[in-house]
Amino acid sequence: MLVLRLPDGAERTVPPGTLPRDVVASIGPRLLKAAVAVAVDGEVQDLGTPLRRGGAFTVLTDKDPRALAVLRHSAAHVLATAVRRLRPEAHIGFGPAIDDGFYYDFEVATPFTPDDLAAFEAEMALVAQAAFPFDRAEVSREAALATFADDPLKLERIGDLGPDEIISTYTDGPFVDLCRGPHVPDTSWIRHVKLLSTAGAYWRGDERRQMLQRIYGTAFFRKEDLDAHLHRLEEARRRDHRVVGKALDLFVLHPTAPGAPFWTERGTILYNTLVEFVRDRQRERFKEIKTPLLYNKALWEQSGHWGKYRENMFLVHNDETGEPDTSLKPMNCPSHYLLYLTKKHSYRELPLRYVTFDVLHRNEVAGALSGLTRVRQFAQDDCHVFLREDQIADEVKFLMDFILGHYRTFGLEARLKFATRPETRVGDDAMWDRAEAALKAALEATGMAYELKPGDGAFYGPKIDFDVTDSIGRAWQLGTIQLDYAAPERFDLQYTADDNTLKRPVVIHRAVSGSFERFIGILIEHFAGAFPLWLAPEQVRVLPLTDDLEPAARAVTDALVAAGLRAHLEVRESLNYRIREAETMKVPYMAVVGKREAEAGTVAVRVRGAGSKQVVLPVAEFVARLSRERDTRALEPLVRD
RNA sequence: GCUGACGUAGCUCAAUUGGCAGAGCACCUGAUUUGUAAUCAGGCGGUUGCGAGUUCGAUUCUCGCCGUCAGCUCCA
Repeated sequence: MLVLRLPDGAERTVPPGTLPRDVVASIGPRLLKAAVAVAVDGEVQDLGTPLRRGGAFTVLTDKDPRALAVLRHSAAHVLATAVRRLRPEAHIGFGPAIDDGFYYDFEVATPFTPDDLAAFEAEMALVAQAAFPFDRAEVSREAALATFADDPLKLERIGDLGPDEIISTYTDGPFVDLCRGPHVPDTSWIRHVKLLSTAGAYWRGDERRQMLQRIYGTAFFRKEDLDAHLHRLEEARRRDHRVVGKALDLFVLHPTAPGAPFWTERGTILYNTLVEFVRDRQRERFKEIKTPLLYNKALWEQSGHWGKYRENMFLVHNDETGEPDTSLKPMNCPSHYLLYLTKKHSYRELPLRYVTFDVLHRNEVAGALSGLTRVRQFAQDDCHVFLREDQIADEVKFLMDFILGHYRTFGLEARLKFATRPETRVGDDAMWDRAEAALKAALEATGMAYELKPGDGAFYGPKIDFDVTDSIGRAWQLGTIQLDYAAPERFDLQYTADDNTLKRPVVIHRAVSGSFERFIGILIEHFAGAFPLWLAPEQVRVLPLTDDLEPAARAVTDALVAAGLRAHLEVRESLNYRIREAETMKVPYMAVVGKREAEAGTVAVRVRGAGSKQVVLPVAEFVARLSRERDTRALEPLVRD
């Protein structure tokens, strides 16, 4: 007999093979109606799968996030049901639930069109209306092979299943799928669905295999949730840095230099402001250096890039031999090692932190390029620390504080991931034990939660990655702290220890913003283009009411500029026109100078996004407040009514 | 790289079945002197991404190239 413990502490004893549906019904008919699936000791199964074991028994209703995944998986089946009705010749691949919805892969002779999607969506509504139950069946391998005799992809999957695995199928109306489940009780649950896009996807993600047609969609229990999700997608499009970057005249991509942004004068101010911010923070305990962009292949052979990373490097061919013998640098590390090697180092210098803002080039495949987030030319706020092994814990703590402080400045929340030793790696276990312990100690000293990623470390050492979540909840990997035991060996890096022997340092690779290009892309979306004052390319637009007030307005502009603020005078067109333009360009402040202000030595300040509420301030007060707002890198305006 | 969609004025978009390529904004000129999100009028602006082909005729149909966008196992 199986013992099921209900959340209220009650227990039910049932024979093995009992259907969860019957247990739920015995608790209450209303609950049965609301039940999507159940969880036994945390394992989700559907209402129609016989119970095999007892344990904590939870009924999942539409409020449980695990139920949403079940719904979406079922929605994928409903999609396949619809596709099979309209395109019977389509072979079915996989159709899982994913983070924001689901997809299903089909093998078809001709790709789907947007019109097809609309037709599939309409057909899905009919399938939902029919309320086909999802019938689970556990079948023999032979039966499964017979059922899917016409679906080669499914046959391949069956072939991969181990001899002891249960093979199950789910049937909804006319459609049978090889599937582990679980599913919602019937197709009538799938009412709030949207098919979003279609694209090619390699069978099992393998570019050597055939390309299938994937349909992405999303599904929710309630219409409001679907609408809210679609609204979020809309919002993300509105904030898209490629759209905003063009509207605010920050950067341009030209077809003749794919993956290499042109920065306009406004974008360059933004870019340089960020670089200066990092440079300021690194003035004290770091050493900024500049190294060449172009290197003989001997360096890349020594670093291992020539063998492992060559496809991603921009190679320069020798005129005489026609062979590549030089490359633009894709990373800074080797050049930092070269500089380190140009003289002897004492243990007293360590930790020695080289930082660089040099330009890097990586030949990303054409299909991977995207706006500022995936480029071929970029600069990192890159740092390589040379240190003694016993300094690792303190150093990692120091670097973590540095990185987290950077994100805090922008109001970005970071999530930490700790990646430990992978299968293939250099160094012995004792070394990895020490390195992982040091990273872990530093992590725990922060008191922040972190996610453990076992086996995800680099081959040369464990690492901490910093994922930043932007204002609409998307995660981006930016910063990293990576221990490296391999490079010092490969480059024979040494320092003289206090006992006058030569010892090998450890290297730490550190990045904070990732690349400035991508970081700016993220900031554009994070702030939706409305940058805080210190970052805004144009900080104040001064608007005289009429032409005769231009001298007075010019004096205000001069006062702002004298305080180092980026202020511009704008005299053309009507006041309304100029205000609209400044709002559209997301200029943080507008300073209107009318007759009253000119006589009183004040300005009428309009704050970006605050509408017509204005604050009248003496010019000196306005300058002082803005200077403070800039110097403190405030995220919110200091001028308010 | 692969699959699909797309590429028209600086920007956002139109253009019946293949028949003289348009609009708004921006820009320029003039008038207007304005109190918080577009004053009015006129003007400039295009070898329709590039190159071939089919056709009397191509933005439209075909092919190649370049670029952009979406996606390319969060495992039946």
